[in-house]
Amino acid sequence: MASLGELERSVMSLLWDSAQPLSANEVCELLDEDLAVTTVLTVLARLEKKGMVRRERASRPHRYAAVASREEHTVEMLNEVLGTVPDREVVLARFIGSVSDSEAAALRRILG
Amino acid sequence: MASLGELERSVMSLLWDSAQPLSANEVCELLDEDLAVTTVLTVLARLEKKGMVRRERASRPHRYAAVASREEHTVEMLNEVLGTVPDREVVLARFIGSVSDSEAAALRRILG
DNA sequence: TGAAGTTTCTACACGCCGTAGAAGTGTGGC
DNA sequence: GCCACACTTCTACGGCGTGTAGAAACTTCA
Repeated sequence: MASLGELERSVMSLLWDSAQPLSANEVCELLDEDLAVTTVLTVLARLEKKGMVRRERASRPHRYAAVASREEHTVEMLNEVLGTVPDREVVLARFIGSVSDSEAAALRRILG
Repeated sequence: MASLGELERSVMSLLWDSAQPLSANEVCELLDEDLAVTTVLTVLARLEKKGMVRRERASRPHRYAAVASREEHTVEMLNEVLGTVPDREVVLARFIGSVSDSEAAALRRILG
């Protein structure tokens, strides 16, 4: 459900990296891709509709912020992928088997 | 890159569950959705083009099989998701924190 | 060789995404 | 209060992916 296009992803990335909510203009400049501001506004509106972005309508210009952190969102994506299979554990087992040694060590540490 | 539509996913699911390669007709019947066989053939051709399905052209009717197992494919998807983020570990940490106790136990067991 | 089964080719509709102009609306300065 | 300017909304278009399938071509077996 929360699959993003290329530009949408770029915009989310900026919002995730920003400590503050951003205006459409700021996003536009940060993108550094010579896009019309209306393009950015359209994308932001679509992201809002998808529930990924919250818009502060009080201030003018409106300011936009990510609803969930990058990590939260990514974990959601992982769970979405895992939701497509009948048995999560068997996939996780194989995934664990595919990660690097250092990552495996990190996972052991996290799991306590 | 390997994102699938609804019908494509259903077809893959059948191929994954089948011990044998299947013909378009067999897939069609197993789908139980009253689709034209040409529809199924189109989908199978697209899946082949995406590299998800191997077609045995020798036999007639052609037979189709999944290239990767469901688990392999899903792990690929997981890695794709993790590839969208600057730091995999931080996401994995959060993911681990979100799984059930029994799943965490299973992960510990797998990690040895 | 013809009928039945199979595959290929072509096509259409629909929804998503990148893209942005035109038109509408709010705001600060005069 | 009014105007220019900044900002937002509305509308739209083209391309691509996907579900869908008919028409035509091809294969095989009787």
